[in-house]
Amino acid sequence: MPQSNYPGEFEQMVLLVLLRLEDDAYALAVLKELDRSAGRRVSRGTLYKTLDRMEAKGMVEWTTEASTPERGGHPRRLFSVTPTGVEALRASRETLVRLWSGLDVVLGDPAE
Amino acid sequence: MPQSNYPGEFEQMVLLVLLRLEDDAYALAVLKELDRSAGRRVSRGTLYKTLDRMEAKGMVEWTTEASTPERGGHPRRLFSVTPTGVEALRASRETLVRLWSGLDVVLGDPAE
DNA sequence: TGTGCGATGTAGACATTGTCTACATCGAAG
DNA sequence: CTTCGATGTAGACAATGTCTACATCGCACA
Repeated sequence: MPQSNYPGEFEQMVLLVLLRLEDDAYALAVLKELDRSAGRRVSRGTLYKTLDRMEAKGMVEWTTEASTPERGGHPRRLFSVTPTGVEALRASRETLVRLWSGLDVVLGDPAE
Repeated sequence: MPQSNYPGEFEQMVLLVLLRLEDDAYALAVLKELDRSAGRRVSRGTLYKTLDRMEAKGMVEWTTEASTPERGGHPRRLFSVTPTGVEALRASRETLVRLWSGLDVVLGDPAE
């Protein structure tokens, strides 16, 4: 069994953006929000690959849009974070917060 | 030049642990602290590889211990984070803090 | 006085994650 | 028809994460 399942740094950003977008989490919106709030600009291929891999790990899931995909092309996918994904984010944040504690002198105050 | 240099999730932990250990950052101590404060248990080889790669990127540097390496074996290396490394940590923390904001409802309070 | 032990460090291999470019699909506007 | 925009997929390759095996050097002590 493959244990040590820590989401990579980019995977974390994607998970967080998915949570932020709630019902609006389709690929292009994720791409935009990733750029806007994390300054991360990547290609669509990069995002899809990451999303697919996280699905395989049970961190995200999706439904193809049911309502009229009026605007042609492939039916778009609506992503969401699974409980497993949320748990991974929680654990990761907890660890980081603990590691940061006491280092404000050198790292500065994030609320600046 | 390849720019977009984001430290990976494990690299970040290592950098943070190095900062926490200050003058005591030699490999075995890092390994112990990584386990103790981040629950991360890895082999020595893993740590060295990571450290070497980060050195190549200018995030860490080291000096071989000058004072009597009384306890035999190879002279041990004393690691430290460079300003570049500190800056990377700062940027990373800033992004995460921003992405987490507003998500306490789903992620819970880290100060629990 | 040689043998094992502990604290170090190095090398090579391989799995996972990060990232891009090229290509394919399908309505609507020309 | 042809083009365009919004989508998604596939394949390749670079960067990161991780291990095991091996090498070095004092010291304890049989």
